[in-house]
Amino acid sequence: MTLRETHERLLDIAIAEFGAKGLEGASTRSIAAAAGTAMSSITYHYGGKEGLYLAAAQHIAERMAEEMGAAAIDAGDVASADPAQARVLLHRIIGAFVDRMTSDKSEAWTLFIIREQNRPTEAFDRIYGGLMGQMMEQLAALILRVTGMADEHRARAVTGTLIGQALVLRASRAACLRLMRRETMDAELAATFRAQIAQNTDAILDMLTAQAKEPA
Amino acid sequence: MTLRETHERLLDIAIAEFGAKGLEGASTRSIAAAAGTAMSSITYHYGGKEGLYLAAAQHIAERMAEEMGAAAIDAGDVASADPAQARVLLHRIIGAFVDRMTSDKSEAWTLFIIREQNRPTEAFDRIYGGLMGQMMEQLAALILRVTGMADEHRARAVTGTLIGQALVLRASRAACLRLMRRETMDAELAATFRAQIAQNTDAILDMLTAQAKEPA
DNA sequence: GTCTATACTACGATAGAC
DNA sequence: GTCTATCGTAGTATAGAC
Repeated sequence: MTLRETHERLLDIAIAEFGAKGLEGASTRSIAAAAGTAMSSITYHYGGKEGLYLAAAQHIAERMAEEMGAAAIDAGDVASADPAQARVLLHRIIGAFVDRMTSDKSEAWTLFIIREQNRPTEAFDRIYGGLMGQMMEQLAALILRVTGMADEHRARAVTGTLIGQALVLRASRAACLRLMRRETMDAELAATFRAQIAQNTDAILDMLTAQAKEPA
Repeated sequence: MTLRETHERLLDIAIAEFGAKGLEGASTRSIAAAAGTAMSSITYHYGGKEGLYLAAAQHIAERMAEEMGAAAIDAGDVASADPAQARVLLHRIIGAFVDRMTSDKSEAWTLFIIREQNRPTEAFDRIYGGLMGQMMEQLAALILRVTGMADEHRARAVTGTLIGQALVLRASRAACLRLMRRETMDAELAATFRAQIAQNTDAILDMLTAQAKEPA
């Protein structure tokens, strides 16, 4: 195993452990053991538990940029898109996010991030400062483009609610599964939710578009 | 302090601690200290750490029933409601849930529950088996009533997405606040989200109603 | 750079005083 | 029923061998 692979493994395990038990709850001993290295190497490379925690946050931000970068859009494209094009771009971002929330791989990341959302530390800055913040800003800009509405503050509120439709699939997964009378989030169920969220999104965008034209 | 008050305090603190650090991460010592009692009393009354954890889940279910019981609706009312009445009832449930998600008090509960959603234990059964499951079932039934649609499975999927719009305000609060360029979830911001979610909900219900009529 | 050995603190559980 | 005392285990950090 190369040095780089060891560090990747260490960070992946750290994300899972910190996500499940929090900064205080997780143990560097078990993280190191699971990664097949000595605990003291964490002290050496990351300066201790907190350093590893921040490195884990950084790792999430970087991997998020790699994996969802394809759905991210040039700022220039957003600014120059007509309403129909903007709607396509918006659906692409939302769709990619739904895929992430229904994927099994998202569990560790999401727990880590949700914990930081409720009690943000420096780690949240590293995550939000990456792709997450950019994508939310882009969504808000796209909503303005699609609907022709002028109220930017409201477009941002809508952005939050759109994201929530997908987030619930991860943050409240067990309740969603019971509601759907399923045991697991299989591909079929994920497709059901993805289609429904796309439909809901269009309904909301149409409503906002109609409202924006009304006073004119 | 009465015995009952001590136990209430102990459970409230336990919920916060378990929510923040998980079952393994939390410490009975600090929970007992914060509640002003000896650690061994947890062993005596709850049989140990796990017993306290389950009692905390039970406590959440009971308090949830007390606080949101006013928004819960008689099953008979749901079954006999016409579309307009059903829409009013649906907005009442969603509105109460938004209020809960924007409230500061919801933080401890929500963290506890979200953790259980990702790795459900017996504790999740106690919570979902209470008001949470009932309310989700009622929402699904109301959606069928409002829209006249026949596909129950789809109505359940819509239920999940509707809940997500509000859940995001708690599960992803820090990101929502940054997106809205605010520091705290004050009453004004909460009202903004509540109004927007109500509007989105109507847009989705209208879209589903139109679709249900289309093939006829 | 990575490991072992060790110092020190905190954990959960239990036994026994009151 | 509530407390103190104590046991065994596991935590982080550090020093030093290699």
